[in-house]
Amino acid sequence: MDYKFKQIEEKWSKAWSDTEIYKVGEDPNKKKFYVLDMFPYPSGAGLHVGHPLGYIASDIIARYKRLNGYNVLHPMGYDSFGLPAEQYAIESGQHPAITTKKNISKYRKQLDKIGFCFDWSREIQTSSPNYYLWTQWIFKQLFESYYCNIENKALPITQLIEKFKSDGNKFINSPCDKNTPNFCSKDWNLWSEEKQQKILLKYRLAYISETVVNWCEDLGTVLANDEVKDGFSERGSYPVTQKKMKQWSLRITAYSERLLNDLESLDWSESIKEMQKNWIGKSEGLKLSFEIYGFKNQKIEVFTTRPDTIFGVSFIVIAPESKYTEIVTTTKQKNKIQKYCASSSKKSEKDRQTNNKKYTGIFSGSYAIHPITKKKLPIWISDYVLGSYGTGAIMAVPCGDQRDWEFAKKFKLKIPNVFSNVDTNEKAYTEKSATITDSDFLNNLDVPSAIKKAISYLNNKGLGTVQTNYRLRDAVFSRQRFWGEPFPVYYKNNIPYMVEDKKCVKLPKIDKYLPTKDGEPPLARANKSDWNIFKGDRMEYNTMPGWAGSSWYFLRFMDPLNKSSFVDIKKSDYWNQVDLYVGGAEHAVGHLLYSRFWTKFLNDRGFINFNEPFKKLLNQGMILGRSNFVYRKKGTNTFITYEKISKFNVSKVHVDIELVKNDILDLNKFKNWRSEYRNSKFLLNENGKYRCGFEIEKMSKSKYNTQNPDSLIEKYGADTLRMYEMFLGPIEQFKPWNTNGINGVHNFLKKFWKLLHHDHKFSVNREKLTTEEEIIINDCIKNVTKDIDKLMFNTCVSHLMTALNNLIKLKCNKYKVVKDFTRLLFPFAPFISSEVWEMLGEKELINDSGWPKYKMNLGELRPINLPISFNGKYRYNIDIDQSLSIEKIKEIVSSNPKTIHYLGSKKIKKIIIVPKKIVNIVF
RNA sequence: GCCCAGAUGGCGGAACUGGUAGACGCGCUGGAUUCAAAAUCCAGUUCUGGCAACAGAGUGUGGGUUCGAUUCCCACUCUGGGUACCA
Repeated sequence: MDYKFKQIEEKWSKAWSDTEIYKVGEDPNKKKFYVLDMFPYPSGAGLHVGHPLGYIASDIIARYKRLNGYNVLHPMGYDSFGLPAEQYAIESGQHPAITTKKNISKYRKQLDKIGFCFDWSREIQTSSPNYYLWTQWIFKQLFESYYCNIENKALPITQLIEKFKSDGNKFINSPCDKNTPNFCSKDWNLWSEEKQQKILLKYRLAYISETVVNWCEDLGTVLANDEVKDGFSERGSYPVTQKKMKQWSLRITAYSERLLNDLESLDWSESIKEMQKNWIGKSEGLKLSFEIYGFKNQKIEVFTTRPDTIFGVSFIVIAPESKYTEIVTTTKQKNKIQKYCASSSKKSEKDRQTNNKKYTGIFSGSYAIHPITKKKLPIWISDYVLGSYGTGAIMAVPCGDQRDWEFAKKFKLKIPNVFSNVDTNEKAYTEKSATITDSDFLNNLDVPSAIKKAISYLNNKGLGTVQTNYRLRDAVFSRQRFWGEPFPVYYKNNIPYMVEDKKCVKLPKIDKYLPTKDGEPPLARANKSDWNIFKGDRMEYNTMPGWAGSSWYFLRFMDPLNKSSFVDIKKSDYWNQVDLYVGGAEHAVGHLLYSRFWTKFLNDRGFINFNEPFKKLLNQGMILGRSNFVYRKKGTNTFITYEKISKFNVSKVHVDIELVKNDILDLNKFKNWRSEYRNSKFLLNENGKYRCGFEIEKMSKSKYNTQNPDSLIEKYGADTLRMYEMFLGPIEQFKPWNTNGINGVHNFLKKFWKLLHHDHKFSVNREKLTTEEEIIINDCIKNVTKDIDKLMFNTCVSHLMTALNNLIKLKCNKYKVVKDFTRLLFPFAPFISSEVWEMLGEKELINDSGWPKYKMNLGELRPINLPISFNGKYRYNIDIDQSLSIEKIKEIVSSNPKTIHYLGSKKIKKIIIVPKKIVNIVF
């Protein structure tokens, strides 16, 4: 009988769904285990082969833990708000909800085929009002909270109001907007409701601030960084500028220190923790004030971590967008400066930091005064300084900072050297091991002592204050889009208020999914009657960002149908933290940091009883795809073939790999792909073809390089796909997709099936095991168990293969062996294992049949093979008894004729024996 | 630019805490079976030289530590991810 995977897989899929075998509930008698995948965004392209990689890994763990007696929560859902659906809606006019629904059902079908043990009764969709009602609710809690630095937690805003009433804000130690005034209780109590609200907004964890966005005038909309290529929009190639806009922000910076410290308690890879640490970017330093020459009361504040180099300052640089720019601009320089600021507003932050070989800048016309030497320092404006970090101004120390050095060289500014015995003529000295010189009271000190001394000196003189700075910025929480969570917010006299009670503000109907003519977000198109809730003068037009729904979904899975609360605290107490969270390393910072922030916040306010969401993290490496590119001549609709791009100024645009064969573009398909390409022109190569460029990069719908698993399942079955994806390599490693080896895994399953069949009938042998057979299965149990615990799924598959090969050699189909082997195989290939289990005649479900146990010492007394090396080079090996003493081994080895041969005329200096490992003869 | 990874045969990868580099699988070569093919089975397969025994080289590059380095240290190269509005 052949291995008919299709029949088997259909049979068990049906059985599992009919019996709801994966449905779980709280069970106080069992240990719980919560294993979660990062839920997918349901794109139109469907599931690609990269998605299941993580899902298969988590599925193996879920099944393994259940076999070990745990009550396992393993849910799945969809992160279903997002740009692609909206983009499709703009093009087709179809409501994103319809597209999303279609895509989800496609995903579901694909997921079901792979045989995952998800509890689908817990499915959630972030775009469903039943879900985003609670996303809105959490936002409201953030709005209704402030952060107290004394209690070091978020508290209800009502407590702050009480304090304002009695003492004003004199004793308040809370993060707030920079422009918050000082006031007393009298002020507060006299203020109008409006004025009070304005002040409160400066303290709330959700507040309104002015931030910079990518503005595309021609499209009349804000673009994601992803949609901007070299200063032009990816769609249509229109110019993009930076524009300030009022937006909701979340005060994540209040949590900087806790987000940093609590990393220690997490079982995450050091590299991910390192990335988060660097993202938070804590630095301790000094805030210094520089007076502006000729202005009595105007000062420029800078932040520096190197006050030891204070005597090396030769100029000041401010960011073009900084608040100082206006002050220091002199009439003479005004025109030039405005031009410069306009040109740098076209650059993205990344460009400003990347193109640092081409420093640009302009002299402001003003000077600052050195706080100690009282020397005049020219003030320059340059976009290598960012307005968003620190104070938006720096003291430039060209001898100690490479960027300042490059800038000084380019604009012929002085480079005073404050380091002894170091040459700073060729480059800056950025290490910290020199001695300070030419620096008055800091002379002859090493860097750390000089830093200390400089701090205390400047602090005592009132010239600077010690400050801890974080690179982390507050999170912008508004998007000028349609397909996202609407805010539960309305405006009265331009002051935002929350919609009360637990009602959901639903997305209103609108005629088009585009911004309005005045550049307002799409929701501004809705009439009053289009909103299910309308209050005040108008509703909020922005929607929430993609990460809103994903920042708390792991909590909703615990209690997905709850109508009175986002999650019942008894349930969140039971399921608690996610024990294992599996997902792509590309989320290393964004999603994981935001989730940690929301968890801490909800914990502060007493809604849950833990303050970190994910105990252990497994970052699966991405499956990489091969992307194709076309090259558009900048600002035109002409595409240049790959061979000729060096002659033009082009921007690189992803093209769907479906439209390309062997890197040659199908021009007709391309023209029909998107409306904007309909009238494209092409510059072809000598053969009259358009050749695309290619790159290996992450597999993603936005890169149009996805490959889907359906045809593989059709051809080989889900068990094979599951095992193959695991067999590809270590789960954390990045790997390009290719299907070359898949029949090896398929063969393995066929061989297993064949071993259990004789003359087309299932048969197993009931005899007792020989020692050899016992060792084979024992080793297999031992190796698979160890590696599954280490999440090394690829070697698990190898161990199963090795064991099977050995069993086939012995023609061993004995019941005891088959029973254990089947259970070992089950997490990896659940379909075939369930079928074999049934054929073995077992009564209980394989899912709960327990995990086989291995014997520790079996085979320990076998003779072992000991390699003998000479000066570290392996030459030959001997079989010896494991119980032999070191002395005895020495004797055997030195008298071996091969040893004498390899030594020749030389004498042994030393023999190193590592028991059970190696012998090294040094001569 | 900055932060984080990775690099081992023709290919995917293995090698526990520094101890026989190449497990397992693909591919390839030869053979068995077959009218033939598919499927299956057996043997071989890092490279160079050699009929072979064997010898030499070899884990991105260049150095270092060590009796011994894919593994530890230093300096580079290339590839990938993130870089705050893709998710």
